[in-house]
Order: sequence, then C-alpha cells, then structure tokens
Amino acid sequence: MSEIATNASHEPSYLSDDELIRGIEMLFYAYRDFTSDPDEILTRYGFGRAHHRVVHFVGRNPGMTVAELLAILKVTKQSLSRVLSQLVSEAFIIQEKGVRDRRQRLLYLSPKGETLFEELSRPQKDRVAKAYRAAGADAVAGYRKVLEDLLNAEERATVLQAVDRS
Amino acid sequence: MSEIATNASHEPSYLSDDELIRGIEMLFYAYRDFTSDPDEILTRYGFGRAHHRVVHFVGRNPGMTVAELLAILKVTKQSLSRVLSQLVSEAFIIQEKGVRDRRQRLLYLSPKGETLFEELSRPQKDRVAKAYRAAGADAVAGYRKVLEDLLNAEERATVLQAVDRS
DNA sequence: AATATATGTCAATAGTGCTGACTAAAATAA
DNA sequence: TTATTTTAGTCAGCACTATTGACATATATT
Repeated sequence: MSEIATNASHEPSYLSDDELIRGIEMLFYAYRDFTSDPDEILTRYGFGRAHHRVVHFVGRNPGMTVAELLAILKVTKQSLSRVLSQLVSEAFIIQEKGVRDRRQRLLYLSPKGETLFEELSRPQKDRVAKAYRAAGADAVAGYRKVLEDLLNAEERATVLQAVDRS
Repeated sequence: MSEIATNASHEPSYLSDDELIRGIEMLFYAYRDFTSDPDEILTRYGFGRAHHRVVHFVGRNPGMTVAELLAILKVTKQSLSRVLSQLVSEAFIIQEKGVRDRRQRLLYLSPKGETLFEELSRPQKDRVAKAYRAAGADAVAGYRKVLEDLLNAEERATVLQAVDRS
C-alpha cells in the first residue's frame, strides 16, 4: 500500500485515508443534490443535463465557438451535435457565422434561451448562496481553493480563465 | 429578479451573481476531472460509473442492504438491478441473506471486488490528497463545510451519518 | 492547387436511467 | 392462521447521453 493508505502518523489528520474518502463522497453527494433542481425543470422542456450544460456555457460565453464548447464539456462533437441541433431548431440557441473565420458557428442564447438559462440557474444560485451564507467567507475561500486544486493541472489555467472571464 | 440576482451592494462580494455562478462552474469542472481517472480504469473492466458507485458504497458499508444502497444512489431498483447483477455474476460483489430478515440481500465486496475498489479509489484519493496538501487545513475545513451546506437539508443528517460511519 | 481546419451528419453501439407490471419470499398485523 | 406489507428480483420497453468511425462541406492557410 502507498504511504497515503497507511497514513503515517506524521500526516495531518485531514490526509488520513478515511478523510480522503470522505472528501470523495462529499463531492459525490453535493453534485448529486446540486443537479436535482435543474433536472426537474429540464424534464418539463423535454431536455436533459446535456442541454443544460450547453445553455449554461453559451449563456456565460456568448459568441463562443463549437470547438470551445467541446473543449469545456470534453465530449465528442457527435455527442454535442444532437443536443445543439435540438437547441438551435427549437430556437433556444442562435448560430452566427464568424466574421473573422466564416467556418465558425458562433453561439448565442436567444431571448428564449436566456429565459431558460435564468430558470435553470436560479435554484442553483440560490443553493450556492444559501451554502455560502451558512459557511461564511473563509469557508467559501477554502471551498474554491480546494476545488481549484482538484482540477487536472494541465487544465487549471484554462478553467480559471474561463471562470474569470466575466 | 430576486435580491440574489441583483446583488444589492450590502452583500459580501462572494454572494454576487457572478461569484455564485463561478461556484456552480467550479463544482462542474471539479466533478468532471474527478471522474476521469476512474472512468479510464472502468473501461478496461467493461464497467461504467454506475458500477463504480456500487463498488464504492458497498466497499465503504459492508453488509449494507439493497434498499440502503438505493437510498444513497437515488436511482430506481430497476436501474441498480442491471449493474448489481453484473457485479454479482462476475464475482466482484457477494450477496448474503440477512440473518435478522432473510429477504434482505446483504452486500459485500469479494477479494476481487476489494481489489477493484482499491484500484478505483487510489487515483481519487491521490487527487484529493494533493489538493488538500496544496490548499491547507483551513481551506479543507471550508471545502467540507460548503459541500455539506450544499446538500439538500432533509438529507444532510443521513449523508453525514453515512460519511461518518467509519 | 494542395492541405488543414471548423463544423456537420449518418450509422452503429454502449451505458445509464426511467416506468410499468409482475413474481417470490418473508415479516408483521389482524 | 390468514391477510397485508415489506424487501428484493426480473422482464419488457423506452429515452437520454455518450462513444467511434466514416464521410461531406465550406473556408482558411500555405
């Protein structure tokens, strides 16, 4: 077994095998509950989680390209294709040819798409706000720091840039 | 719009609309990368994430019943049935009749299952350990506090009990 | 003109989830 | 004892999300 599994006594307690597994499980539980509110709303539209992800990231990054979206979601273009086509044909998302590169399809939310974005993000923002309030400023900073350090190192810069774009 | 969306100036900055959305996105990114290592291992076994979740929670709660597992995973028994049957028929999981209630099927990992559990949890533990080390004790406490507060209130007690069982 | 890039599409397959309908066994209540 | 409830399992069918591979189109770059 590794030194982590055996938890040598000189390690801080939060690095014990047990605490690490708790950290894993907490993330599972939080993500499970976190997605439950939007899932309910999406069902009413006949959409799934994949649609939510597209609406979210296009809403946050108006004018992004399909390639950029693929890089964030880490799915294949064939997977994205289905949900994106639906969202476009049902007029939640608008595609415009790129001006600099006319091969690109720049993605925007329509007003209808904006409304869906708001509807989906409201319960999640409320949930995060409630947790942030309950936990306090220091805990929030710690939460963000740990999540950041959980990311694949090679993507940390990209993600932080994406998140900090606003 | 709600008071959260408009972010009245008397709110701390971490409760601004933008910071809340960052909190949402960080969770998405962390979960995305967090599941990537096990996913790769599972592919080699012909398994998916659902198998991982079963192996994990049975490994952590030896002798748990099917009903308990369903409550944690929040899926239907029909959904669980498929993956559980596979894991049993391939001898990763052992079912034993309950002694107190012989309708129950108490779930245990076989030695083979233990091995898979260890193999799957190793990269995740390493990832969490690395993040915890980098972030430090206070940040870890904050991380755990916020995740806890993100849970559905009515399940917080259950989850914390489950996580604290060890 | 040749090559590379960005996007889209068709076909086939896999994993995960759902509902509904049913069976079986065992526990519990009347 | 008999009736009801609980726990678990199973079968059929459907939907969503994801995959790979092959190919097409338009545009940009060299």
